[in-house]
Amino acid sequence: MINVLFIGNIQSGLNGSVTAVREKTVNLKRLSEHLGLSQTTVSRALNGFPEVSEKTRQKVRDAADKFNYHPSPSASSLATGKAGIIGHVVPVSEHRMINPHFSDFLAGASDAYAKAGYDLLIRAAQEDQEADIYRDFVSRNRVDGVVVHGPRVDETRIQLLQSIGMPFVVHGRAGGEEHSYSWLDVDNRSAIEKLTNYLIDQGHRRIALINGLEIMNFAHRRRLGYEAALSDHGIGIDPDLISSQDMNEPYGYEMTIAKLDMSDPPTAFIYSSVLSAMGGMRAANVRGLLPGQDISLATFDDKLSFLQANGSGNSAPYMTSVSSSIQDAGRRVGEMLMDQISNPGAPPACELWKTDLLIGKTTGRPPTS
Amino acid sequence: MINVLFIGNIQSGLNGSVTAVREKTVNLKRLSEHLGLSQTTVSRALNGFPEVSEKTRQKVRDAADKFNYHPSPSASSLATGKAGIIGHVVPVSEHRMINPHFSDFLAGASDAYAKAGYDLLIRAAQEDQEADIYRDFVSRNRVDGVVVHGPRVDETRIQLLQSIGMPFVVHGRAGGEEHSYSWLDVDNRSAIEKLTNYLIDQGHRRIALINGLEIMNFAHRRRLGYEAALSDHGIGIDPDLISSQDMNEPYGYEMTIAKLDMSDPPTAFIYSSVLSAMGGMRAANVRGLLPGQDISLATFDDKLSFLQANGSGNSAPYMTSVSSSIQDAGRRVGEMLMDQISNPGAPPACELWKTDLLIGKTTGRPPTS
DNA sequence: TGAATTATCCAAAGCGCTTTGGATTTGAAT
DNA sequence: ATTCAAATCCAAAGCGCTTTGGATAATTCA
Repeated sequence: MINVLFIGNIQSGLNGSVTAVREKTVNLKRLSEHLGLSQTTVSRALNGFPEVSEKTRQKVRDAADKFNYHPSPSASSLATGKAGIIGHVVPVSEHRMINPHFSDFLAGASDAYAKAGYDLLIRAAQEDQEADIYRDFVSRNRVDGVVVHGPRVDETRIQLLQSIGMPFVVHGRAGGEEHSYSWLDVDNRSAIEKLTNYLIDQGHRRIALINGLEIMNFAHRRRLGYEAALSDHGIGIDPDLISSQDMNEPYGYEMTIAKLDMSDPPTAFIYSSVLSAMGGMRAANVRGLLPGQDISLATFDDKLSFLQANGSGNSAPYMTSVSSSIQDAGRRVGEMLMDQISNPGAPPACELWKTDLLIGKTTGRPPTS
Repeated sequence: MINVLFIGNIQSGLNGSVTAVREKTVNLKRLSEHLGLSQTTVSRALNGFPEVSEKTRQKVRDAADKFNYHPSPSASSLATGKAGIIGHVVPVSEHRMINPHFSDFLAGASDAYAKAGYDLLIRAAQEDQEADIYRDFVSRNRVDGVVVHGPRVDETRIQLLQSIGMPFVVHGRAGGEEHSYSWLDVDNRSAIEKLTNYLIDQGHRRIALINGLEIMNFAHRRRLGYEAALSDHGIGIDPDLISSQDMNEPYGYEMTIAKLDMSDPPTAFIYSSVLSAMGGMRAANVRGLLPGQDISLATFDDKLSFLQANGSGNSAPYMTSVSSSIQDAGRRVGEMLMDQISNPGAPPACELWKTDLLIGKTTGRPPTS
């Protein structure tokens, strides 16, 4: 593999070691000169245009391979207006977005991007800068599209992106005009409703909901599902049984402990994430309560990969849960975005994913007091 | 905020909705025309060159703000050869690199990049493509530097990057020529040695090590620390007490169960990650063993953010551990890379971080049989 | 006051690619 | 043998920025 045609002097660094090799990397011009063809023809040969004969194309390809030629992204981006990059803007606020959910999503999405020849770009930003960043992205086309993470109940990014004409797919969705943009969401409402109904069927009447931040659309919908199930069974809603915060282990622990300390404690808990559910398990353990027997714990499960065994993917389904793989969601969102970019005229695509209810060992009938 | 000077026709999409607004975004040329200055002067004013008077500079800045002008990354990248991007190449192999450790690292690194005006780029790749990707990165300068993740015992990327002259910082380190490149590592060996010594001091003689994959350099070093502590106390090394695999919850669970089933089971367990340690806790729980009493569990703790409480950062130090924040490591690695890029002549920087030993509630003296 | 600086600003040449609008050659059709 | 269309290929014009090498105007110095 040769990737230089001419090698300049080797320069010595301060400490005497070789620090830089001035390489004249092979570019279109040099390659075409070497082939005795015009840049036009070489470019077209490489990009599969029909104007060039198969024989020439093959010769060009061989030479490109031999010299390990790859077109410069900045140059082709400048010429075509396409960046070959998908942007993810993540807030660096206290509400950490870069967490295990996010990384699993990325794992899926980056896979889809790689297949289509795109790179993934992450820009950390203060929350109030987000709009400017999107404007920046589009006006200088640093990226060809973006993924909107964690839509709020009161969401503004979607309108902005629509107005500046930046292709995007929302992971989740906002309220309102749901068919004016592309999104992929799990049916959060019915998922939690299903789970709540199951617990009610088991005989529970005091069910706690350890929810995510309810300014987030998904958490809001889960709350609605929870309330719907309770109402359907004529069970009143006790605000003291509900809490809403960033989902992590200590939060799950603290909330569970706090609710267990109530004078009329819940017999069952629903967690919005396995992260907080793990805290719940710890709390039960500390209190000497056996899940499934003394207390019922259920969770929304994003099938986070670090909880799955390697290879076979046989997870550890020991908790009762409604589940949907966030990694699969990431992959699909990535594909949808690729589609949208390569096919700008197409109408928005929307997917609502159902969840699987899985009965594990951590729920059961409430203890007969 | 205005970011167009001329607005073209509004075009209707297939479904009748507005799909694209043809915007003539304001570029250097237009901005300089508007100001009655040359592109040279405007560019220099914006980039802080001394050749332009303060008065002019201010006028230019005001206009740039007014029209929300940002230079095109591809154009300036083409002109300067700088991309303003840091690359992270992650393998998409069975050994998942995109996991909670990685995302915490990213959270720190992206912060450092953002402060310096850099973006973060992730490229998913087959393991055998990595070399080509680096070559591609450097020859087309898609990125200005890269972070090498998860160095192996038998590491090849470092040499490659050195030979092609791409700035990089290794998170971890390889064996051999340690002072020829920049790295940041925690002292894995002494960390696990410390932890093992503590358990031995508590009276344990059969200590299991649930390690990461030992083709990874960090896991190899941890193994060495474990063996050193045992040897120092005249304790033989039982290969059956050691296992080495990707770190996740089910793995920690399975290994713990398996070792507890031995005829001469260990009285203490050391986990290479809280991920597998959580599996260990579950296993103890399932077996009815109370950590700290019936069994001792200790872990290497990367201080993963989803295990930390929000705000105050008061984690849940219930497990005995040696710890070092991987997020801080990411931030520091990011800073080191920024330094290296802005100061190419500087000698390599190396940092070896010590870990904190934290005595939690999950260890104690071995049960007197 | 005239000469030598110094401070400001500019025209134009790239950076490496894509793409428009021809030019030339080839092959088939008459 | 001509004619015409198809197949091949190319020169040159951008894309939007930085930067070199001057030019011009404003200051300073003797």
